[in-house]
Order: sequence, then C-alpha cells, then structure tokens
Amino acid sequence: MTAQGADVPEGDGQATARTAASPRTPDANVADANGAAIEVPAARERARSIPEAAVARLAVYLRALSSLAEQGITTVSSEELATAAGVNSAKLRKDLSYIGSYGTRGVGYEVEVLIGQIERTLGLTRKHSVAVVGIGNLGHALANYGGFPSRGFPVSALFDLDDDLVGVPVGGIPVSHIDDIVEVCFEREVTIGVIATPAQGAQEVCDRLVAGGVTCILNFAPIVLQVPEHVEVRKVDLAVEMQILSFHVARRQQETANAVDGAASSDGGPPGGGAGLPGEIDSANRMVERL
Amino acid sequence: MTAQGADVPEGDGQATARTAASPRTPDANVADANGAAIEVPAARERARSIPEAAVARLAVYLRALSSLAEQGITTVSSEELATAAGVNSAKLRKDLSYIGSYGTRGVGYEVEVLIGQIERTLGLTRKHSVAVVGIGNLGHALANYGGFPSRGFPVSALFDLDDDLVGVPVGGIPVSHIDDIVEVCFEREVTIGVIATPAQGAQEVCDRLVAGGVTCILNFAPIVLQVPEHVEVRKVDLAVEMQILSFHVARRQQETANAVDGAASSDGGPPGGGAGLPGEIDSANRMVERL
DNA sequence: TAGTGTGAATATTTTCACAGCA
DNA sequence: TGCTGTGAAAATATTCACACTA
Repeated sequence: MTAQGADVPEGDGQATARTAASPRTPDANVADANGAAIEVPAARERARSIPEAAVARLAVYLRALSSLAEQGITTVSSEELATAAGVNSAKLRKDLSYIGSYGTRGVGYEVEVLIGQIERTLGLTRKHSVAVVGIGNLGHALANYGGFPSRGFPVSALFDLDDDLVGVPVGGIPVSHIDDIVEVCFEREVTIGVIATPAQGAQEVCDRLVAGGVTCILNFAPIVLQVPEHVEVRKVDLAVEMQILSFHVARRQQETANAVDGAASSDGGPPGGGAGLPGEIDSANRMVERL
Repeated sequence: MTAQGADVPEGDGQATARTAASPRTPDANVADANGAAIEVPAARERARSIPEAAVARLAVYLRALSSLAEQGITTVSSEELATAAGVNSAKLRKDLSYIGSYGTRGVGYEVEVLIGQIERTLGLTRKHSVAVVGIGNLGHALANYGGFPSRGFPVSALFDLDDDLVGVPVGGIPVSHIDDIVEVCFEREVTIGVIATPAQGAQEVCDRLVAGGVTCILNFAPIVLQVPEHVEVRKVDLAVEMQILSFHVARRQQETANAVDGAASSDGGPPGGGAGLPGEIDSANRMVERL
C-alpha cells in the first residue's frame, strides 16, 4: 500500500462514502452521522466505507476498463476484467459491490457504465490541479510528461529553489520560486502537491503546500512527512521498492538453498558480528534523494 | 484519519502487483518435515514468515535508523524509532520481533545492530545489479540519479528502442538496444529490471528481462505484467496514486457536505445513463505512459 | 524503572460458495 | 444457463496490555 494506505493508529475518521449498500434504503446510515460526528475521538463509528485496499484496486480496474473500451468491447464478465486487472474475480466482484450493483446477472458489466461509476467514486469527475515542487530529474519528468493528463490532473504550477530555473518554462509552465508556494497554490487552486525534492527541504515544502491549501500530497522524498489531520499523504519510495524486491530475492535464494543442501549450511546470516554493511545501505537510503 | 501514515500500505494498498501470484500457499512454512531446518531456522524460517506489510516497513525503519546513525545516535527506543518512521510503537516492535530479538529491555535498540539485522533480512548485504529499460524522461531520471545508490543497487545496464539513443552514455552508462536485453542482462548479472517504457512495449520488455535471468521487476508502465511464478513484480503507478488521492478529496467533500445538508440525498450515481466523463479519465489512465 | 517481546483480542481483507436473477 | 452480489468463513494485519528483565 504502495504503498500507501493509511495506517491510522487510533484516531481514525469517520469515512462516509455511501456504499449504496442495499439497493433500497436511501438514508439508513444518515442516522449515525448524528452521534458519530460529535462523539469526539473515540467515535470509531466507521460507517461502511470502501476499504483502502479496494480503492487502490478500483483505479486499476478503471485502467483495464478504459483499455477494453478502446478496443470497442462493451461488456465484460468479472472473470475477464479480473484477469485484465491481475486479481481474482471474487475480489473484483466484492470491490465493485462496494460502489453499487451495476452488473447484469448472467451477463456481466457494461464497460461504459462501470467506468462512469468508478470515476464518480474516485472523484474523477472533477479536475485536480497539481503542483510539482522540485524540478530536478524527476520533477522534469513529471512536468514534461505531456502536460500531464491533459485532463483530470492538470499540472498548474511548478516550483524550485534554483533561481536559474525560476521563470523557465518546463513542460509549458514557468517555474515559480519555492517562496511563492502558498500564494501560487491558492491562486491556482492547487489540490494535489507532488514533492520531488531532496529529503532536506521536503518538510518545509510540505508545510508551505499545506499552508497554500493543498490537502493531498504525493511524496517522492525519502522522509516521513508531518502533516495536519486533514491532509492526505501518499509516498512513493523507490528505495523501499528496491529493498522489498531485494528481500524477495534473498528469500528465494534461501528457499533454494534450504531445499538443496539441507545440511551443511553454516547458519543464517552473513558472517561477522552483526553490523552487516551499514555503509552499503546508507547509500541505498539516499538513493532517491536526488531523483 | 491519519494523514501521514500514507506510506507503508497495509497488505497491498499501494503498489504491489503480484501478477502471477498464486493465491495458493499450501502449507508455507511448517518447516520441511525433513530435518535440515531445525537448527538454523532462526533466520530462514523467520524470513519466509515475515508479513509483506512488515517487510515494506522494515525498509522504512532502516532509513530512519540510518538517519539516526548519521546524527551519531547509538540507541533508540521503539517509541522514538516509531515516531521517526511514522508508525506506532506497538507495530514497530511487532515488526522487529519478526526478525529476532535485538533490543534491550528497559533500554531500547542499538542502532547499528538493528541496521545490520534489517539489512541482512532484506538481503542488502549483497549487490543487486539493476537494468533500466526505457530511457525517456523517467528513465533518464533513474539513470542519472547519481549512479544510483553507489552501492547496493548499481545500475549496470540501460536499454532503449531509439537508435539515436543507443550508445549514448546516460549517467555514465551507454544505452544498449532493447534487442540485446537478454544477452546483456546475463552478461552483467542483472537481478532487478526497471521498466520505464510506455505501456505498449512493457510486456515484451518484461519477457526479455525474464529471459535474461531477471527475477525482480519494478514496473512503472501502466499495465499488469504477466510473469512466471518465480518472478516478483512491484508496480509504481502514478495514475493510481493520484486517483487514490482524488478519492480522498472526494470523500472529504462528501463528509462535509453530508454534515451540512444531511437531507436531499439524491441517491448514488449521476443522472443519465451513467457514463460519467469517460473521456476525462481516459487521459488520466494514459498519464504515466510516457513518464 | 523504563521499555522490550509477545500472546491474545481486534480489525481488516480475502476467499468461499451459493442464492437469485436476467 | 451463466454470472453477479454477498453473507459468512478464513486468513492477515494491527493493537492491546502486560509479564519480564536489563
């Protein structure tokens, strides 16, 4: 969850994305909105919301569906769509059930309908202005990226610290100075901030984005950002991804080793005391900083 | 909800796409009946039983620890480290318990020791050659990235389709042609392949990487890769991340709206047939393709 | 005394499996 | 007949809370 999900220690908020549970029952849960909303912290009412994990998958389904639509396909079964999305059909059906019942028994789903419903659920029927901070290699990549999704997530602001970069248009948009984040974000109604700066400045940048009214942040910097409750942060961490892959390689090798020898083996872990190769990982951790 | 916690998804949340993952898992550990694994299992057995989610977090702890080490701090309590990593201490302790008991009651953990143990667990005591395929904006960013982690994950090969690019050194390494993936990967013993190509060519590239002996793939292309059982795929999908953020914005707005009005619930779904704005999302789905 | 390590209690996700409808 | 929608069971993951010890 890629990660990302939310780990919420306790607080937890009351998510309320009407699930359209039972076809009928127009309000039903509106009731708890009463008590829950006011009952302070411990009010872990958790109305029936869409599971975090399911939300992430909905985006994947959406892509698969778009692809199908492009191919002119108008109907799909859960089985087919599941395959295209890389999940099993039971999970797919369950996920879709969270947003309502838009399938036809014995037939499947109408591609266009499903696309529309998922878009609605994900809030994609509205535009989300994006600001990219840190126009280094990655920032350039993001900014240049064909004007970003021509629609849906228009990049409307770029920021960097470097004076030589300020004013220079990247991907069609002139770079502004970091000092103007608050002002510019308000002006252009930026909703999503993408932090592609080195770790050092990230928190500061984050604070400014928040001050500028940004409520969603996609963080590429290798640090844990501190943000107020109402701000949502998702982190993309290349180093972590690589390390997870590394773990799997290691595990696999171990398995093989286990299977093969079975005896001999000098005990797990590398020789030497316990400090492994600290220096090695150190650089790995810095890996993304200048990405 | 927590904002912040975004990182470290639970289960899957974020980006893992284990394409051919067989939901199977017969009787995983249960130790291989036949001896062999009874003395050593400490590390081995343990390794395979670490929850996916915990593995991802270990990488995060590692970074926090490295940071502490740099500051000259030699000891940390679970509370402190947890804060630095953005999780709660209970979870952190549980995670650490998966790799062994390296703390001192009443005191905390020795930074260096923990670093060493986590590195070992993640298999970071060995180098993992990386190949980047698709030297577009993102590919450049990855390749240029200071030679990638000077150690740990050296980029040892770059590939692209463009003849004008072949031979040109990027980040110090000359770009090879995609047709030579298999050969070069074997030659340079590439373990991790990073796919930064448009969606179209991704599967093909993936197949070649696998043929070249690559067992881990980090996929930036917006498609679900088909791979054999023994290959591990992790997916980083910008479009998905953005859409998840979008979802949270939408949910939040709904909550506010709900709280305010509270009546007049027009029931789910936009009027009309229900197709939403297909065109809009379409572009969003293509968003990453040329990243 | 302060803080780890962990069994047990919860909470969340995933899978099953099947009733019910087009 | 074929496939969706979903309770309910099973599997995972997260939190609690506390015994235990350096």
